[in-house]
Amino acid sequence: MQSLPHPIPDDLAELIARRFRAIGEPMRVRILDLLRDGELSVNVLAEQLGAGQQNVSKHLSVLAETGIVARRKEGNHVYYRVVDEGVFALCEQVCGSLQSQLSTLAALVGGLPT
Amino acid sequence: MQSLPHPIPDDLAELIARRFRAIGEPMRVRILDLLRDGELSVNVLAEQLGAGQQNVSKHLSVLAETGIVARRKEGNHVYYRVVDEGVFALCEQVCGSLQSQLSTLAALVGGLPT
DNA sequence: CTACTGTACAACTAAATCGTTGCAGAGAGT
DNA sequence: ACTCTCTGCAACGATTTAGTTGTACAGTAG
Repeated sequence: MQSLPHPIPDDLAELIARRFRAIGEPMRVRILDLLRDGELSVNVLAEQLGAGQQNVSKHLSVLAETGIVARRKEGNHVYYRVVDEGVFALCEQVCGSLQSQLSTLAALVGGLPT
Repeated sequence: MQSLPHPIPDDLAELIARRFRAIGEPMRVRILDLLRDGELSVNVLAEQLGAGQQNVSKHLSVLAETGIVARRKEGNHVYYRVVDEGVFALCEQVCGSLQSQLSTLAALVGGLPT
């Protein structure tokens, strides 16, 4: 079913970690969220994020190098889109974990002895 | 279906990024892999990883703070186990993405024009 | 051709992070 | 009580990374 070899070879661990690190940045998470509806140009992204163009461009480079997004140049603008749809599944999975953690905590607070 | 609000609030982006960053480290990926079969003590982990005990302990702290693993103390040893089984799903998802990337590249190489 | 817009690259500063070293505390055995 | 093992905390140096600033290049408009 799952093809993960069991002592994970170091190279694979490195690859996996690299991908997680690519998403492990608030700005990049927000970029991916904005790209959920479709491709956007750098300046629109920067505007919506309230961040500098160069900064956004750099983050997009990181995501592009990892193969999560792709660029398409048209005239004066460059449009980025998500090519690895799996990232959305990742985010939802993480949100699920966060929610169960929170509900566990909530249950603890609710069930406090006097 | 998916409960992600659409402009993601900054706080949530921060939380999601934090979790990804927690797994975005080769050593921690390997630790999680070793913990797949069940709980292990710090010294056993350090031994299997070929890393220093303090180093492993620190990485375990990061994973514990994020709520991915939990500690259980028994006598002289401390055993760690994975409490958020979702991380395995995350890793498999990432591996799937890596594989499709590789196969795409392989297809490109194979389809090279003379 | 010149001016303007949109984007990426390079250099710099500041901050976060990894790994190591040294030390302190807890538990088990003699 | 003394010692040994296992573990976590604090501090240090070295590497990495984020964000800003300046600049260069491509495409568009006048």
